[in-house]
Parts: sequence; structure tokens; C-alpha cells
Amino acid sequence: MTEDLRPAGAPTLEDVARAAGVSRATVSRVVNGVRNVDPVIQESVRRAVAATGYAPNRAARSLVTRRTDAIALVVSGAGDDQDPAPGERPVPEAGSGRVSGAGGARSADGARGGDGSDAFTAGVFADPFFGRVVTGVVSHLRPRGMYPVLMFAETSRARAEVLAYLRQGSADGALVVSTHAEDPLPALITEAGLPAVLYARPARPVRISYVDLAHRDGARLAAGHLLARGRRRVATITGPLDVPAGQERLAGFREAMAAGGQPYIPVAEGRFTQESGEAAMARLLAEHPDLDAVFAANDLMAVGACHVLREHGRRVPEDVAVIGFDDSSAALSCRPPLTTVRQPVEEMAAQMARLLLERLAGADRAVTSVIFEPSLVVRGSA
Amino acid sequence: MTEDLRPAGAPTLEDVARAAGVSRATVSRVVNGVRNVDPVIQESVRRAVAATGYAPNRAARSLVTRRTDAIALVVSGAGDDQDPAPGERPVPEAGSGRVSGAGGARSADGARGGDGSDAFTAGVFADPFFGRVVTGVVSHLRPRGMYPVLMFAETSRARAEVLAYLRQGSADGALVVSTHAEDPLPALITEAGLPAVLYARPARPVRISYVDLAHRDGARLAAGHLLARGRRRVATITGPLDVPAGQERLAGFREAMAAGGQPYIPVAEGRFTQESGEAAMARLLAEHPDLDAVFAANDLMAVGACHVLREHGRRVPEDVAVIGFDDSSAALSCRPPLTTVRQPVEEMAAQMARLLLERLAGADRAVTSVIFEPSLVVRGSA
DNA sequence: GTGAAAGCGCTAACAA
DNA sequence: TTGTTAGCGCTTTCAC
Repeated sequence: MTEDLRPAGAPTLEDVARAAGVSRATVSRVVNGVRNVDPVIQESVRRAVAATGYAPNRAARSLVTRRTDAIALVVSGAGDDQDPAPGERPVPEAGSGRVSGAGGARSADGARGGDGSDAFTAGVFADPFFGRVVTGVVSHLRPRGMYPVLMFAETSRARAEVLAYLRQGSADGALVVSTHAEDPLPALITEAGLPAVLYARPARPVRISYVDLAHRDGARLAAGHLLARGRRRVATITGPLDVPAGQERLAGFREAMAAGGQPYIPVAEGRFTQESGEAAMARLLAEHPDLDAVFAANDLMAVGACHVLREHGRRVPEDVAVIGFDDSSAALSCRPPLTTVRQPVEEMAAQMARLLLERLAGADRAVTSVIFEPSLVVRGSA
Repeated sequence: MTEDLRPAGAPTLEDVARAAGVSRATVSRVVNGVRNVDPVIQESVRRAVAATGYAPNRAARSLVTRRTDAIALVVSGAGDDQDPAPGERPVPEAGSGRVSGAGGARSADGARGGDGSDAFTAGVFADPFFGRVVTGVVSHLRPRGMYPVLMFAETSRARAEVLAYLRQGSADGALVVSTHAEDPLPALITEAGLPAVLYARPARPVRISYVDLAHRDGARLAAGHLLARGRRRVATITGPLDVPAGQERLAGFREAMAAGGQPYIPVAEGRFTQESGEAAMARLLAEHPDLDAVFAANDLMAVGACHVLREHGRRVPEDVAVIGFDDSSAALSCRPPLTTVRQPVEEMAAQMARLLLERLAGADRAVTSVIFEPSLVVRGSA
């Protein structure tokens, strides 16, 4: 099917040079778009490239340029090797399945094998948030011919692998999204002097660039809306209180409600999952059956709250108003659609990529942070 | 913070060799775990590696081994450059946001710029399916020290970039998930002689390995369950009928229902999105207000159907039973939780990775397909 | 069991 | 403007 009549594998610069009757250097210049090349020669080189089907070898190029055009996109946790971090059902290795066709799959499975940490990976994508991060990162990287390498760092071994990957020059830098307060990765990366940008300010101070949201402002927006709608018995379902996003959304909400004359707000802590939102809502309802509004620190929990509210015979928004946070796809697929505080995740992720590329381009090692403003999106739930 | 007292950048094999008092070859052998090395020397080399903080340069290694240990994970569509493929709201490039800290973000945005195709990327991750594919792929790759590079190929330009990426040896092979019937990528990859494995059989025959599900069997499972529950006025919401998965789920369902004495089944076509499921359900309800069961060709559409059913005053499952397909996270987050046909996506994706690695390892160029069996997961909706 | 030496394919000085 | 040349850091025969 393919023609393998050439010396050994793919055509090289040398082959193209010979075909075009010029030197390797000239071909290299043309291929890399360097000026100072005679248009006529340029044309003949281009023809030779097309004729030979030449594609520059990335490894050879990387070896000399010291750039890979790959960026590691890492989702990190805080797990230890003994405790592979929280998560859900582990993913079984493949092996069942009927086989047909020439060949046939062997069920043999060598290698180190799943260390149960697939649960982390599965949990990560259960949240629509990460898909948005990927989208944003890709939107900035792709027009520049760069691609993200997906990595997960939830155990100390996985962290070591990410670090090694970067130190080997397998990627030019890292974009990291941390899911836990105690995540040691940002500090490790900084200590190693590797270029990286974080999504969200680290729970404990680290000299590293990041993009983040003005969480307090967002929570204030939610409070203001509830107050304006005349809700007076409002409660809140918070995110995990050991991470800044969880803390600040609560703080901002409390501040604004207090300013609106409501100093006491019932609180139930969640973990940003729908399930935890359901549990929190149930607790809140048990203790405050008369509440007329709930602010959940993210959409997933707000969806869970809606479910529980309905099961308890409350209508949303007539009996209880619900506001979420993020404006993720979950907000739109909910019935009624969620009124929510929008976090422009895609733009933030794109900005994160931009900060990293700027750092890679310039000698500028300054630590930068960019904070985005949230906005209120009013839909049916409040 | 970092020590840059060494010759020029990172330590090389040469540095380690000098420190250990041996040759580069020996260090290489130790690093790569080749036998035939004196245990004593091995130990001293290891010490030197630790002392120097050596990390093998991936580009240099790739140049000689012709392997990168990177796998392209590509989600492809069927779009043209004029028509950037279907999708939702495009993602704006970053640029808003308040800046603080040393440095400061410039809003300048060079490069080719978003060609509007970010909508495709966004749409892809709106479906929980892709997160599961990533999870499965990673579960097989990671224990082997390999990582997926995320790529999207929804326009002819993007396809050309994926092809170039592979031909440059930037990745050892590709795992492709196609979202459209007319997707030309599988054929292009095959013609180029590049190693790849598909998720799902291509709509038009291509000599390429793939993993797939026995869709008909799954649909039969759903039909059998509905029949056994005494439902007699059942309808179905299909997937897009130009792709095998859409066609076969419908065919299997019809066959089984016909065998159960119900040759006529109302049908409404959807596009595997919640929104299309809602629209389809509304149509079905308008034409057949007395239906007592619906089989949706995936969970997202089943969720949409539940919403519409409820809005029309039907109780699920009392008045209308609903069965989904996939057993994705959407099935669990729905109220009531969805009875659904399980597609073991994670295992299938892991198997896809395995097939590719086997192909890369062996000289075996056989085309293989592995078909997985679905199973019924009974929950509250039917 | 270990070392010497020859490249892998490319870019970037430096000459011409 | 173009060509010559020297590596980038590593693996891998091939002698010893």
C-alpha cells in the first residue's frame, strides 16, 4: 500500500536537497520559512518537498532547538501512593470482548498494571469543568501548532512521572489544574525551575503564575440577585472549605447577605459533586424546612439540590430559588435551567496557555496572575 | 532557586559517565535496564545519576529509537474548511480579565486565530462519552509510560495537521474517535500507512482495526426489558441514522420488538444530544400521546426525554418507562436514575490502546476488530 | 562485561 | 543568498 522504495523509511532533508539540487541548509531555510532565500530556489525546493513527500523529523528538530511544541496539561490531586486519592469506581483493564478478524487479541497484560488510580481520572471528567479547560487550552494552542499532552498526577509516583516528563524535555512546560488544597505539585514544579501556569491560586502560597476568578464578586452577584428577588430565608451549599474557591465563594456570599441585612446564613459543605450537593440539600432542608433560596457553590451541586428539593415537594423557583456557579453545561441541561454565576473557564484556560507561551518565548520569568470577573446569568431557577 | 552551574543546561549521559568513571554506553545500558552490566558498576552509575540529577533527553532518544512514547488521541469530524463542522457557541480567545503582579498580560494575539472550530471541541466534551474514552485510554497507556496527545480533526486543515503530526513522528500512532459518518480521516490514515485504531466501525469500509460494541444486542436487551415489563405502546428515539451505531441500535430494537409481537414502532431521529432528545420526545408525544415506553439510543437523549415527559405531566416510570443507552454519568445523575444499556467505554478504549501498542510492537500488520457485549443496567426509569 | 565510534535528522554558526 | 560544518544527546553495533 505504501511505497517503501526509499533508502530507509521516510525521506530526509538530505533527500529533498538532492532532489532540488541544493544544500540541506537551504531546504531547512525554506521549510522553516526563513527569509533570504531566492524565490526561484524556494519554488524548486517546495516542489522537491512535495515530490519526495518530505516531513521534517520532530525529534531531530527538537534535539537542536530544545523545543517540542508540546505542552503538558496536568490534572493533579493530593494523593499519596498508599492512598491513591479520592475517586469513584476504578476502571477495569480491557480484556473481555469478542474477537474477530485476522490477528486476534491476546488477553495477556504485562506492565505495571492499573494501580487503582483510574478512579481519579474517571472522577475528573465527570465534572464538565475539565472539558471546558481542555477546550480553552486547545483554542490557544492549536493555532500555534501546539498540542496538549494529557497527564494526571494524583499520587506521588504520578507526580514524579510528570516531573520527569518535563525534565526530559518531553514537553516545553505545564498547565496545571489542581483539585486539592494539599497538592504538592505546584511547589515541586517551581522548585525544579520548570515553566508552568496554574488554574486557580494555590491553597498555600507558591511563586507561580496563575489565572483565577474573582470568586467573592461572583458570590456577591448571587446574593444580590436573591435579595432583589425578595428571598429572605436563604441557605448555601459550599464547596470544599480547604480550597480558596470554596472559601471565597462562601465569604463573598456571607458578606453580601450580611450587607443586605441577613447576617445568619445556614451552611452545608459539599465537595463540588452532584451527589454531595444532594446530601447537603437534604441536611439543609431537614434543619430549615422553610428556606426559600439556596446558593450552591457550583452547578453540579445546584443540580443535586434541585433534585432533592423536588423530591421534597418544593417547586423551583416558586418555593425555593436555586442559584449555581460556573455556568457549565449542567446549568443548561437542568430543569428549570439554572440561574448561575458564570465563570469563563474557556477564556481563563486560554489565558493560562497564553501566559505559559509568553514565559517560554521571553526571558521574562516574572510571576503573573490574571483574575477574571464573573457575571450573573439569569435563567429559570431563580 | 535552581542551580545553573553546569556546562550548559541539563546534565547529559556524558556528565554521568564522567562522574561514574565509565563510558556513555555503560550508563545508557544501566539507564535502560539492559542486563549484562556488573552489579557493582550498576550501583555506581545509579549513584552518579542521582548525584547529577540526570534525566535522559527524550528528543535525542527518539531520534535513534524512532519512538516517541506519545500516542495521538484524535476526535475527528467530517467538516470542511468552508464549513467548520457542526457545534455550539465558539470559544472567545482570552483577553478580558484584570491583571496583577509583576509582568502583566498583553492582549495582543498574533497567530492564525480561532477559526471558529472551537465549537467542535466544546461540543465534544459536552458528551460524557469522551471523558470515558480518555479515562480508558489513559488506564492502558499510563502504566507503560505513555501519554495521549489530544487532537481534534474536524476540518480538512485540521486533518492535514494530524496527518503531518503523525508523519513527523511526533506520535507513534493514533487512536481515533470519529463523530461523523463522512469522516475522511480513517481512510487518509490508512492510505498514509500510519498505525491507528478506531473506536467504532467506520461508516464506510476502511482496512483499519477497531473496537466496537454489539449495538444490536444492546437494543435487544432494552426491548426485552420493556416487553417483560408489559409495555405495549413503545416508541424509540434513535441516534443519527447515517452512523452504524445509530442504525444498529434501531435495527436491533425493531427486530426484538417485532419478535415480541410489535412490528410497528414510532421513531424519531435524534443526534445524541440532550436537546435533540427533547425535541424528538416532544414529536413522539404529539403523535402518540398514549405511549407507555421510550427507548432512547443514548443516555443524553433519554435525559432530555425524561424532562419533556415530566413537563407534559407524565410520570417516569409509572406512566412512561424510559431506557437509555451507554450507562454514562448522565444516567446516574438523572431523576429517576436511568435504566440503561451499558457500553463499557473505558474497557473498550483501553482495548483500543492495547491493539495499537501491539501493532507498534510487532511486525504484525493484521487488521483486527474486537466487539464488546453490552449489558442491561436496571435502575428506576424502567 | 565494557568502551570506542558511528550515526539518527536537523539547525545554526560561520564562510564564501 | 547559499553551502560547509559542527554538533544537539542518545543508542547501538562492533571490537576488545
